[in-house]
Amino acid sequence: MKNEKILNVSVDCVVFGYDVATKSLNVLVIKRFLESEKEVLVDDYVLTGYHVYQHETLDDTATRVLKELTGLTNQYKKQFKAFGNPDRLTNEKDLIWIKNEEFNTRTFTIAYYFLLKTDDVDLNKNEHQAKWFPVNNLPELGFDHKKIITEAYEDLKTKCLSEPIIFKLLPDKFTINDVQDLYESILGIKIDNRNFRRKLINKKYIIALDEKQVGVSKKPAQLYIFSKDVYDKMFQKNYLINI
Amino acid sequence: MKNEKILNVSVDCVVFGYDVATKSLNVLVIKRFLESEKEVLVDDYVLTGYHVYQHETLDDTATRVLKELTGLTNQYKKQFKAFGNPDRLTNEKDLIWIKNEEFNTRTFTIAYYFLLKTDDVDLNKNEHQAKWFPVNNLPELGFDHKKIITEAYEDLKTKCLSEPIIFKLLPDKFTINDVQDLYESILGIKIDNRNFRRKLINKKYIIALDEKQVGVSKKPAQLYIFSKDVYDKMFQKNYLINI
DNA sequence: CCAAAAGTGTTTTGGCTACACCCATGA
DNA sequence: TCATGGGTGTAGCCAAAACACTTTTGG
Repeated sequence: MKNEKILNVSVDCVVFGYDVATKSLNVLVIKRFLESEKEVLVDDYVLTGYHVYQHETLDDTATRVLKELTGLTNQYKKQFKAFGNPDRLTNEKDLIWIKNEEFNTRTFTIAYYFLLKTDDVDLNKNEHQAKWFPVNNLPELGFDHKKIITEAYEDLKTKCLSEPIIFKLLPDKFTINDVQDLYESILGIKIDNRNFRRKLINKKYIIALDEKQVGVSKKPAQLYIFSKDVYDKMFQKNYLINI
Repeated sequence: MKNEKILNVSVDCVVFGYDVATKSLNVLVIKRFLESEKEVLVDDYVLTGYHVYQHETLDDTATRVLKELTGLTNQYKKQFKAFGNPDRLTNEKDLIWIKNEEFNTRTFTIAYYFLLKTDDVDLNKNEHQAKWFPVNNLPELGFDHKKIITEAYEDLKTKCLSEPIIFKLLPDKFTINDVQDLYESILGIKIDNRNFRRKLINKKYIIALDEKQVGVSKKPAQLYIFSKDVYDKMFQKNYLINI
């Protein structure tokens, strides 16, 4: 009774991970596979999600789903939109799939996205056949999950311009070029290295360490950390009207 | 069957209206009143909202709710957040109220806000005892509706800085000072009139009419319109990283 | 010594800020 | 003619943009 599922309300999670080595912003999805005796009925990918339990907050559902998928807790998360149109689970494969699951075709989903490091997730421990795909090269996705990912990505693009959430995708110690590469990946733009570098180094909350990269085959770069404390202290809303 | 309600999912609408005369950003709420033979049990205000119908999109639910309340259609609307924590309808008055209504205490609500002109709404035609309150001086509100309004307002404050949604709150023909007053109301700040005026007048999509205010008791001001066409044509995303 | 990526300065430009007085109008 | 709100100009400052070469390192 305590863990009774609410059958028509779920939380779906768009898990963004950044791979510093390949400079790729990825999304974590799981396999959806079903076959009959004669043929493969469903073979694609979906976001992870789960029904909300009767006595659980929406945030807690999202946290639970992420933990179940990756083992991770305390990652950055944001509820960004609810999806609940009557036709959202009604293409052919979705209907076949739903027959085998206990949920309503009219299911509402509250969508969250998470930001973390691709490397923090050990896919081998996972039962879901989870897999990373570059956000710009997604596989065939079930339900309306392509749309959900697209909207999450749009929100991320906007939000990373005005809040320092980008550092959630990077290791604690990073180089200035790591940050630039990540912005370029997310936004799909080229940034001038000299201007970007100057801009970042001048921020008091981007702190140079007494440390350089190790194990790189070329000139090792200066490492920096982001200080949330300093950021929070000096943060003040600016009301620049930019219409 | 067609119009079967989904009992645990609703849409709530935060209706923002701006009153040019009083320079007040208002929220439209309806009376919630219940009495027993001996006493008043519930006497406060709530947002308008309604269950989602089985065959209806979320956007359509919001549109329907607004129309039912104000008679208006085609107003700017935005889905901004879902609320569904288990305790959101569980204070004493809410429980009394719910007994008389057919909905679940674990109800999820997808919250929208609308932007329109206070003057466009004729409250006399309304059966709900609807009333405008300044967003900074709200009455006692039932359920978690205070929180919903606060979050809608925060979203509006952010969004009006980067998109020309402010004009949805103004009459088609407005003065520069109207726009300034509105920004000052929404953001709670003072703006330099000369700088603001110059900035607006230089925008190609703020078009001066061959027309001035009439019926004002002082020097009549120049009227302008906002051209969405021009705005859309010249709009280009700028990727200014401002962290 | 070579390949590769790290790191560095200057100039121009445009937008934001600060600031105080005159003007046009209707009553 | 007066009270009220409408409307106007300039100078300083700062942040962004444009732009190409030198340095450091490991192999």
